Amino acid sequence: MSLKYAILAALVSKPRTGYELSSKIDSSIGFFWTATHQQIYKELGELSSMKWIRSRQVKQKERPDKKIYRVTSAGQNELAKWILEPPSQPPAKDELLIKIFAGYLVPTKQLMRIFENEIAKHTERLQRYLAIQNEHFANSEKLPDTLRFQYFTLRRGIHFEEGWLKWAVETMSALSKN
Amino acid sequence: MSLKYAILAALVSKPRTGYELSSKIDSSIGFFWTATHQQIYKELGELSSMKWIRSRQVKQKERPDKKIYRVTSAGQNELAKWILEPPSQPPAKDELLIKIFAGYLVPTKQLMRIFENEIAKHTERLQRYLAIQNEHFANSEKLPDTLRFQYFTLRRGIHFEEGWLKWAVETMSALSKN
DNA sequence: GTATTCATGTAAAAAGTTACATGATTAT
DNA sequence: ATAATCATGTAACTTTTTACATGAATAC
Repeated sequence: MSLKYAILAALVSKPRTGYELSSKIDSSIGFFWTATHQQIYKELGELSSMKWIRSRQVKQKERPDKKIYRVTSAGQNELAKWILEPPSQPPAKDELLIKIFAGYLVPTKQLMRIFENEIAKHTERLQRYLAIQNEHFANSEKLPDTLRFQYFTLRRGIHFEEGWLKWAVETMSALSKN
Repeated sequence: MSLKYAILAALVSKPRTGYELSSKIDSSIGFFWTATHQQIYKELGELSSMKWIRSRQVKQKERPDKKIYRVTSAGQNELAKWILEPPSQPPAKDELLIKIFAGYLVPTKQLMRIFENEIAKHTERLQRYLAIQNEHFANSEKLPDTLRFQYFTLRRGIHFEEGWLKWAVETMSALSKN
């Protein structure tokens, strides 16, 4: 249900194609909602028939035609209404924690190996977020509104990764003490 | 797919009924995987027919009969094997971040109100985790193995909530400056 | 020449949520 | 009296994932 609103939120600041929404799932909206391209095209179809978004076909000579979607005023109203409804808490889904919870069933060394792998991934992600911060939000005072609010979500990502890594270091050190 | 393993991980340390798994979803496994009781009963049925778990019917006079499930050695092997496979990263699903991302569409005061509500929830959750830490993990040195690994996951929860709250305070202060 | 990027979809299967269903006991 | 707890399920629906499908252009 929220995917609709995630798409609206992404489109309201900048009209895009389904392809752009799917591929930039790693940067903007992808940080708080993930979806495959199949799901996105489907939702775009539904949002269109609800008249919450509208598309403009763009012919290209060297590339397949594309449809650029933008939010209608009805769609923007619906989004604003939804924003003020109390958010439902995100469902906890964390494979790694299941693995750690029952981690006494496997040799500690091997468990530490998968842990090290995760640390590498999270470190990389944190670096990526910090790079975005430096590039686009160097002077975080007086940004245009859309960027100001995007920055808050980026900060969430940075806090999350820093907290994750702190926990990982703590846990690794406990694991290494046999 | 992971629900199967979450259930195995919960049952391996202590045999339980479906009802207990569903209701204690708030404490042990519920921290890293949530599911409704319908889903849990369904998975218990599948795990049984796969012979990864086995149940013992217990007749009660004052209560409905119950089935206590425990993990078979085949199930334990499968769980151990799965633990050592590289974990897939958790899908990002965070309604609140969508709302903040497009938060410039609504009056800041009203956005801050839902934010305050979330802060209250997270504060409460952190208190709960800290209480568990004090009650059950006061001397975190030399714990039995099952508890030692459970403690790591609790620590994750504590780190998460602390990081979340730090971010929330930062964001609220930015929002209040106009 | 092989892989990746651009560009959009359909179809089937799996996972998860919501609604419906029952029924006794205990706490307020 | 009413709500909550114990105890287990079926059925329908929605959401998400995986597989299948096409086709040109560009980068390595």
